[in-house]
Amino acid sequence: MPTMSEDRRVRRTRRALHEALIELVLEKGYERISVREILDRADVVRSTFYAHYQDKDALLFSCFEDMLGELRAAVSTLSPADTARPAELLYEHAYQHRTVYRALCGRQGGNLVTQHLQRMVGQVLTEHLAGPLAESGSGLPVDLVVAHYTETTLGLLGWWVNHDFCHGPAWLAGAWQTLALPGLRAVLDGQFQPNR
Amino acid sequence: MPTMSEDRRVRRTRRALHEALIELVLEKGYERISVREILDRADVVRSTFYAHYQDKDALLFSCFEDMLGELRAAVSTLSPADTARPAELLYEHAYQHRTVYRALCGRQGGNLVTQHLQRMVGQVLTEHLAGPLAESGSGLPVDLVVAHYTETTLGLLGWWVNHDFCHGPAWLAGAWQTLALPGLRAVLDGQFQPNR
DNA sequence: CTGATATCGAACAGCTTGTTCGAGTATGGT
DNA sequence: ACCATACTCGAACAAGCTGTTCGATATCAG
Repeated sequence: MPTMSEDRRVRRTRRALHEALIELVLEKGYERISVREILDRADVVRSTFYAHYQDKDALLFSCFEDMLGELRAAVSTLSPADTARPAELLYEHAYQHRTVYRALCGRQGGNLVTQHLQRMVGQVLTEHLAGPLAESGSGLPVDLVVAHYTETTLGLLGWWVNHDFCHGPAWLAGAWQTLALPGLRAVLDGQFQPNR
Repeated sequence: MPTMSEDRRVRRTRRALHEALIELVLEKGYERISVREILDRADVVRSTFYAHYQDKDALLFSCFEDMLGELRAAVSTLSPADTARPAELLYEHAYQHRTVYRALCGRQGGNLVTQHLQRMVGQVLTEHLAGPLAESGSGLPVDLVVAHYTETTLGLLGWWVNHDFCHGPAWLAGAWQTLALPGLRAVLDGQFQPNR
């Protein structure tokens, strides 16, 4: 009765589906994939698929939920003081899981992943930035700054992914510090003056 | 034989389809709309639709092609010197066409529009930035900087749209100058030093 | 070995997308 | 005012996809 160990078959099925999905995303883009194609490639039958996932989307999410947990844990242990560290962590994480990120965050990845990542990163960052931002007395709303931070960070990530991870994570972090950090510094120092 | 004036009927059809599409995007998001719904709402028949447009996507593009031309013309007359002006122009343009931008660039807008806008803005900006950037001697690739510029600018636009255009275009341009401009200044002054 | 459980395979209804074609009708040019 | 043109309509079509159901079959954990 206790500690039910997981059936080998379901693991096999999950693996096959995940791999098939990632392959197909790289080949033709997420939006243009049909469930039938995934099933054919993974050698899994319709009914089995719908016993596990509600959707094509559900499969996509489950596809990087594991990794996401990893990243989430790493970021949540950071001190709110270091503004640049979350971005660095993200880039290192992406570099370690290149294959998946290539499919999910690349040109072919579709809206869903971007939005998902953005929500998640945004959530974590809100805590980091809310305090310092309130003190700074800048007129900018917190969520605007957070949105800007995440979009900037994920934007550079997207470029990197689409250029096949040339240059290593440290280089990208350097670019981030040049392009993105100054703006954040400016707003955290309260240098914003509304024109109206 | 010369100067064939356009049939009223096709204009009526186009208008109806455009309006129906925008309404539906605002209600349920572009991805979840079916052609049938658009046709029902616009009181247009299947065969007529496919006589005009190849796709749901084609309709979407045609939906803001007119406005896009306007913007493109305005931006292309700018002097490459002023880094901040293109963003300002974009925000003013968006403010004038709030309804359409709300549908196209908002949460509900779908990938296509974002990518389209990004390509277009990116194309224009490449010319503006290529020269100054080459002189600056920064190690950063032009297309990375351009991508960053467009994503930043469109990102703020997205936030604005999703917050129902609170604050007027000048305010948003101010936020842009605080958040986005410093990074661009930094890279144009050659302050990037690759860590590896 | 045995009972529990996951997969298979096939069939199903309901919805899509694009295409075709002829018959009716509004339109613009003269 | 008229007529040829060009557009819309309506209906029907094939082909594809999604999500569900169910009994038979196989594989698994203990």
